[in-house]
Formats: sequence, structure tokens, C-alpha cells
Amino acid sequence: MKSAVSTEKTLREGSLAKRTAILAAARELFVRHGVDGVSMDAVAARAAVSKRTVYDYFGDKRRLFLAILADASESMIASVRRALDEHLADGAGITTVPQLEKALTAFAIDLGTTIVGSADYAAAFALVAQQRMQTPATEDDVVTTAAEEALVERVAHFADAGLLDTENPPLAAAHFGALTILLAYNDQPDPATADPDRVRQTMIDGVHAFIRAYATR
Amino acid sequence: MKSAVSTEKTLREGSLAKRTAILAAARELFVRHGVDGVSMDAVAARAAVSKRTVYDYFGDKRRLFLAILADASESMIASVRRALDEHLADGAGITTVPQLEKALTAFAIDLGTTIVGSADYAAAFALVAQQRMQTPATEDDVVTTAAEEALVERVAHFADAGLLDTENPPLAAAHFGALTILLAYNDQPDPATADPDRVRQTMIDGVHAFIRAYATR
DNA sequence: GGCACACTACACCGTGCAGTGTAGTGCTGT
DNA sequence: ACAGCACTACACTGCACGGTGTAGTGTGCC
Repeated sequence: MKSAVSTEKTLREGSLAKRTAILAAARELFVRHGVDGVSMDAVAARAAVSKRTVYDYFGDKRRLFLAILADASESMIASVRRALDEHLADGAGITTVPQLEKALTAFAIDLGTTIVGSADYAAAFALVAQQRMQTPATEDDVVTTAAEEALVERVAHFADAGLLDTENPPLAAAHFGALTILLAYNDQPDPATADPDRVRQTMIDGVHAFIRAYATR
Repeated sequence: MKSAVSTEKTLREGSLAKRTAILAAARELFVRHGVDGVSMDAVAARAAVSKRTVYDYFGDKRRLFLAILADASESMIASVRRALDEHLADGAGITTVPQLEKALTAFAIDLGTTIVGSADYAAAFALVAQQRMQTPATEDDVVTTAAEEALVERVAHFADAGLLDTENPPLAAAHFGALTILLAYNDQPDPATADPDRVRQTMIDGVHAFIRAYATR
């Protein structure tokens, strides 16, 4: 009678406030103690909500977890696009290598402080890392892929413009990511400990190395 | 009465065969299903050993986990030193940049196929990633630190020799690691899926970029 | 034969937790 | 006044798992 078409089991829409409260609470606890280390009671308590409500909203623990990932993913890709637009847009008047380095540095620092520094996004990384082998290919890959693609497009653009010297923009973009975000994240995976100055320095150095490797001479 | 000096609780030495069997079984299962997703019964079964024996050998689940880390750490650092010795030793007659690139590439591929390709070491990475926030600073950091230090020493050496251009060998070493191992690992974190050719290509490209960024011109 | 030891097989305890069912409360619109 | 809804509080089930205790078996050593 319920016409339960997909896996959905008559979840409730509910108020946005409670929904985000639950997501925030769960994210925080999951990141700190691991998904398995957190009881649904704890999540409910932290969200100041009845456990029953958590289940009414999200169905079960797994789907709550996935909702967190989806949430973080969404705002993360948005952040990347925004930073990309803000610092590396076509209209930014980047015509020389020094200008490019400056813009890339600003971009990297922006992204770095946003992503590595603030918990929401770092949480996604951490959670995916925790669950990687247990969860068959979460949509994290989708996110990083989408983000990288956007970056690849910019790299290709600057290669066309004669500022970067590469026949393989995806590779160059990957190297850019490795020298900046990846390295920064690897240095301080604990969101709580994230030191903005250190992230900043990592970004500056990473971009510099990238420019030395890839700038037209 | 037991004179339990430290945390030790009268563990048993046991045979090396059983010990390694248990470690191997636990490592495999932990990596695949996560530490919390694996019961001690499962470990015992997989190791073809009584559960009681597992407890007699390792005390409890936590210490079994730490034993796995220690084990992997040990052989990992050994691998790094060996590869370093094999490809980048003083006596290797590296006097030109092309020679250096070649040696670095060989080194990276060697390390890459050993570490990323083969499960033992990748397991450590994966497990630490899983447990990072739940376990207060495991000795993974010790390993990567020790490994990086050895690499730093070599980089400094080649900088002195006039082949590399950097005033900051630790940074250069970090960038080397980011462009090679880190990137390779990030591309395919699942040991089972590890594609040697892909790892190989990542290493070649990474070293090439590193050389472009850091070789003396 | 008899002791010591490594090990197994198995039963067992306690507990924490995912998930459910339900009674009850307050709010809103009619 | 009443129905409908969102939500809470709470009790409760079932189960999986960490860890322990122990009786019994095989082996080597004296």
C-alpha cells in the first residue's frame, strides 16, 4: 500500500533547522570518534532531538552517513568553483607568469583555508578515508573528480594562453593538487589542529614549485 | 602477585608462524572491513587458530591492531632505506641531472610498486587513515617522518653536489613525496585495485615534474 | 609414567547498540 | 472542539561482539 518505490521508506521532510542540526551533530561526532564509535543516541542527544526523530528523518545510520557526505560534497564543489571563479577567471587579466603565480597562490590559499581549515569539508575527507574500503566507492570520488575537472579546464586555458608549458593538462592539474591541497591535507589531517599559517606556507611553496615545473620559460 | 610491571599482562611469546598468521589475517580483514567491522572470531578463524590463542598472543583487539601497525611500519622503513641505498647511494656515480632523474625515477618506481602495490604497507596507510582521529597519533607519523628524513638527507646531498637547486631540502623532499608516493596512493588507495602500470606512470611523471621544478638549470 | 606447556573447542557473560513501537504532548488549521 | 501532524520520552527486542574461564588434547622432555 505504501508504494515504496525505491529504498525509501516513508522518510519525513521535517524542518530544515532540525535536519541541519542532526547533520552537524552527526558529522562532528563521526569525525571525532569514527562512525562506528558513535551511537545514534549520542547523535540525537547532541542534536537536541529525539532519537526517533533522527530515524524518521534519515532512516538508518548508513543513510545518515551518506547524507553527511552528500552535504559536504555539495558545498565543497561549490567552494572550489567559487574560488576558481574568484581568482582564475578569464576576465582576471592574467597575462604573465608572475601574475599567474600570484593568482594561483591566492586561489590555493583560499581553497586551503576553506577546505583544510574549516571542518565541514575536511570532515568529508576524513570520513571517506575511514570508510574507503568498507563503502563501495562513495561519491567522494565524484566530487574530487568534478573539482579536478574544473581545475583542468583552467590549466588547459593557461596552457593555450602560453603561460603554462604542458601537453597534459590533467597531469599538470593533478600535480598542482598534489603540491598544494594534498600536501596540506596530509600534513594536518586533524581539522582541530589545522594551523592556517602552516597551510598558507604550504600553499605558497607548493604553487612556487608548480610554477617552476610548469611555467613557460 | 603477577608483578605486572607495565601494561603487559603475561602475554605469550608463541611460535613465529602462528604470530605472523594472526597478524596477516587481522591485517587483511581490518583493511577490507575496517577494524570495527571485524570480529576477533573472524580473525581467529582466518588465521586458523583458536580465538583464545589470539588473546593469549596479543591481549586484546587494540594491541593486535597496534602490533599490525608496528609490523608494517618496521618493514616499510626498511623498504625505504633499501630503495634509497639501491638507487641513490653516494657510490652510484650520479653526476648529471639526467642521471639523477633516472635514478630518482627508478627509486620512485621501486618504492611505489613495493609500497603502493603490495598490501602490507598500504595496509598501514589505510588503517592509520581509518583510525586517525580515534587513535591519538599512532606511530605512523614516526615512520613517514623517519622515511622522509632519510630522503631529505639525500636531497640535501644532491643540492650540495650542485644537481638540485633548493635552499630548503625538507621542502623539496616533501614535494618529491607529494608528486610521487602521495599522488600514487591517492589515486588508488585500494590495494586490490592497484594497477602497477598506472603507479609506474605516476612515478615517471612525478619525478619529471620534480626535476623540472628543482633541477639546477 | 608424569609434568609442563601450547593450543583448541566451547560455553558463557556482560554490554552496547541499531532499530522499533507506542503513548503522550503541544501546535495549527478548520 | 477536533483532527492531523511533528515531535519527544521511553521502554523494549534482538543481536553481535569483546573478553574470559575451563576442560580437554597433543607433544616433547625428564
